[in-house]
Amino acid sequence: MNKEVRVRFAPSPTGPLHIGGLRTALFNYLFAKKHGGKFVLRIEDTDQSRYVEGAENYIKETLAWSNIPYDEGPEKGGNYGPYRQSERHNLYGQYAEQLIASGNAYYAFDTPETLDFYRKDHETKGKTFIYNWHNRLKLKNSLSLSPEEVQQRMQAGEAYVIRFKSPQDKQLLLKDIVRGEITIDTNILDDKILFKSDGMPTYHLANVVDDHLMEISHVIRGEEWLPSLALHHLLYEAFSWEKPVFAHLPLILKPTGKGKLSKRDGEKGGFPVFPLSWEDAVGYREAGYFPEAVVNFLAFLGWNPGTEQELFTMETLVTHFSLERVNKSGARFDPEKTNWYNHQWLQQKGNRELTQLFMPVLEGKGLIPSVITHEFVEKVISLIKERANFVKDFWELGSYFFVSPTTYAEKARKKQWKEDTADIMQQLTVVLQSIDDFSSISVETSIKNWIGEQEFSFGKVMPPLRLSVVGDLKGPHLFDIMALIGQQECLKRIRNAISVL
RNA sequence: GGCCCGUUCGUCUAGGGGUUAGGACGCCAGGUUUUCAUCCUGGUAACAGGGGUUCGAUUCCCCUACGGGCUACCA
Repeated sequence: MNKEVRVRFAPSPTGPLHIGGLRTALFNYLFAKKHGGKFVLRIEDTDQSRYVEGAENYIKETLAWSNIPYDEGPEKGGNYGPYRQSERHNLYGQYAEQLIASGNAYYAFDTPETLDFYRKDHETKGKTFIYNWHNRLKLKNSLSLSPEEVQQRMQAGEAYVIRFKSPQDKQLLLKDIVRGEITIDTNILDDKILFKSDGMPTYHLANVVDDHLMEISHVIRGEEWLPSLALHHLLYEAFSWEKPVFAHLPLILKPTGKGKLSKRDGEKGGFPVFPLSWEDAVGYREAGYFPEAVVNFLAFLGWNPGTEQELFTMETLVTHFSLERVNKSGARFDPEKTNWYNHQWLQQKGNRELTQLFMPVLEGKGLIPSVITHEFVEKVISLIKERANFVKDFWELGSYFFVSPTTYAEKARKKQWKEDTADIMQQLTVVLQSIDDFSSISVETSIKNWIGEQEFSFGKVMPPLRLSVVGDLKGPHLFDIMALIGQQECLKRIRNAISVL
C-alpha cells in the first residue's frame, strides 16, 4: 500500500525568499499535486537571533502571488500543527534526551571560544578540526567526564549542548532521487550539535523530528543540504524511524561569474532576484512579471519535460512534472529568458484583463479614466500588445494614442521632412477633412487614391504623415492608428507638425 | 585545505555505444510590414582534456582540469 505523499516547504524567516527558494516550493507543490498529496508550509524559526520581522509574511505572500497554495501551515492549520518551530520548541527536548538514553548523543560543555581556538589552531597547521570519535574523549562532554562531574556542571547551571555521536568506520549508502547513490565515510562526519545551549534545537534535529511527526514522505530541498544528508540519515536510524525519500535540487547560479545567485547579482544586472519587492530590491511582481511567467521559467530551471513544449500553466506543470527529470547540475540564471517568458504569457492574456492592468499606469501619467474609456484602451492594446513584454511597455509603445506628440524624432525629421513636405501635408488635410467614414480601411483607400491621383510616391507622403501623427517612424499600421484617434485629432496633429517642422 | 556533487552550443537543455548531436533564449541574415517592433524562414554555435573498455565512444570506467556546495551553539 502506498503511503500518502506529503511534502513540505520549510523556509527560515531570515529575510526575503529568493527565486531559488520559490523554485523549491514550486517543485514540492508540483510533486504533491501530481501524486494527489499534501503540500505543507513549515516555518523554521529556531534561530531567534536571525529572525527578521515580516519575513514569514513575505513567504506567505509570495506563495499566494505565485498561486502555490499550501494545504497545511501556520494560520491555515492542519492535523500536524503547530507549523512554526518556535511554537513546537517544547517538543524537541525529549527527542534529544531519547538519543542520549540510547547512546546516540551526549552532553558537551565546550565553550564556543575553546572550539573556536581549536579550529583556528588546526587551520594554521593546514588541518581541519572535526569534533568526533577521534577526539571527543579529549573534550569536555558526558563521554569524557565522570557522571558526577556532568551532574555537577549541569546543576551549577553551566551551559551545555547536545551532540550527536556519529559512528566510527562506517560506510553509508545514501539514496537521492536526482543524484542516485552516494557513499559517505562516517569518519569525516562531525558530532553535530542537535540541541543548543539556548534550549532550542538546531535545524538538523528539528527538521528530522518534524518531518517524522508530520509524516513527510518526500524531502525535496536545495543541494546545499546534500552534505547533511548523512547526518539526517543517521538520525532516522538512531530513532528507528522510517526515512523519507530525498531529492536534492540543483542550485541556481549567477548569470556570469562564480557562485550561486545572490541579491548583488540583481543589483548589478538590473533584474529581480526576489519574487516580491523587499526594501530597496525590486521584485518580479513589481517589475511587471506575471506570476504564470515566473512559475514557468522557474520550473525550467533544473527541470524539463523531455518534449519541446516550453509554455506550461501550473496545471500542465502538475501533470508533466517528475523528480526523475530534474537534472543534477546547477543552472546559470538567464534574465533574458525571463523576459521572453513574460512576452509569451502576455500574449496569452485577454485584452480586457490587460486593460485593467494598464489603467493604473495611464492614471499615473495623469490621464483621467473618465476621459479615456476602457473600450478605447482595449483597442490600443490590441494594436500594440504583440510587441510588448510587459504591461508597462504599453505606454512606451503607444503613448501617442493618448497624447499628441510634442516632439518629433530628429533623425526621422531630417530624413523625411523635405522642402515640399509641408505643402503636401497641407493638401492632405483637405483630403482627410472630406472623409465621412473615418475607419481604417476607408482612410487608407482615400489616401491611397489621392496619392495615386497626385502621382506622389508613397515615400513622400507616408513617412511624414506617420511622423506627424506618431512623432516618430514607428508603431503599428498607420491607418489603424488614425482611425482610432479620430479625424479631428489627426488633423490637429498634422497641422501642428506643419507649423513646428 | 578537507569532504561531497557536477561538466552537451554564450545561456537553459534534449539525447544516448554507430545521430547530419535536436529544441529554446540571445545573436546574425533574409522575408513580411512602404515605418519600428512583432512574426516567419534561415544561419552561427556544444559533447572540458587525457587514458582505458569496445569493431566503434559524446554516451560506460578511471584520472586530471574546471565549476558548485558544505565545512557554525545559521538555516
